[in-house]
Amino acid sequence: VETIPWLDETEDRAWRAWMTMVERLRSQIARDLLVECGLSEPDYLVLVHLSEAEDHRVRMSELATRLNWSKSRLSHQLDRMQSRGLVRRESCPSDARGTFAVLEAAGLGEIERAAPRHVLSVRRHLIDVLDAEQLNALAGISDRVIAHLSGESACAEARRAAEDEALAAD
Amino acid sequence: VETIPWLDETEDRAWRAWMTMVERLRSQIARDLLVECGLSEPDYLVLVHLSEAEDHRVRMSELATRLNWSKSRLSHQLDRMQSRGLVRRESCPSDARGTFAVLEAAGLGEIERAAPRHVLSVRRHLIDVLDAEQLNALAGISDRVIAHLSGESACAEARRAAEDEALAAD
DNA sequence: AAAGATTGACGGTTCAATCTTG
DNA sequence: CAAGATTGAACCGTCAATCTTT
Repeated sequence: VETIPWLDETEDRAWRAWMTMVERLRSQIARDLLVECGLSEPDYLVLVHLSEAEDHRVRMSELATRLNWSKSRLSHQLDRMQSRGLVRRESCPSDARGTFAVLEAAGLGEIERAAPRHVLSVRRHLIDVLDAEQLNALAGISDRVIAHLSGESACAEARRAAEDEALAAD
Repeated sequence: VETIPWLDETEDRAWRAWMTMVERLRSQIARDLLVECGLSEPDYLVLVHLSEAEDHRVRMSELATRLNWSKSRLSHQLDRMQSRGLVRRESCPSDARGTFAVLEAAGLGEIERAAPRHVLSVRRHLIDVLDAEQLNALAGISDRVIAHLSGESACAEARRAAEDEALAAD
């Protein structure tokens, strides 16, 4: 009845600890940002990208790609930010289908005020908590997982088939 | 103008990689669970806790604590799961304020079907991607960050004050 | 007053459907 | 038909307010 590879004690411990860390760390940093700066994580990310862009403007499609977001998600997010005066939309002259997301002066002010506070939050809760070796290990682990996720879509079907067999045999 | 401790290259790299890893890994595992089993992450967590509990029932308050969720979040989640027949509520005889979350037969079936598939997903995207040393490092890093987050609420005010000074001096 | 729990409103995210332009 | 983008519905999570019982 053990055709399924359950997690052993070490694996389970690592998985649970990771889950807990992610949940607690993300919510803490998000709360800091919201309380201190009145910005959500998505708000912050959009503002960072626009503030670093040429002319403070990026095509919606391009911005969605850079953020690794769906077009729909970005469109909704921009609706909210536009209604608060942080960004605006402008049509693209060279392609009538296209739209630019453009940073407003208010948005620039917000991100300049928020950035140092956000860095402090990240430092306080994560960076300064780890030693140099752990920081390095974290980068290595993250890179490997990301690379695997990026590469595996190619052979996903074969893997699914193999797993279904394993499940059926149980 | 450098009173703010910006991230150096190594720190920035670790931070960005971690962010990307978390976003991609969580969404992938959540998508697997939803597509293969029709359960969201929160659904899964609630079902796991109830299926492991004595009599398949846990007090709302206790369950919220174990999941590290707000009472409100749990209440909303139970509304949704109850409407799908996965769980039910029962009042507590010994304390008229109390409510039990109780696993329904349908919920037990769902979690038994989902668990092995979910383990495979976690294994495929994370556990099997890392070597033993990395797995160990991940657990260590997570434990340290969690411990720091748990302990820091005590002295949060003092730290905030120091940071505000640093920001003001900039 | 404090503990247990719920509610409603709002912002955030996904999915499928849609619309327009290339 | 593809690509760029938006929309609406449904679900998720947080916050503040509320209600009841201890």
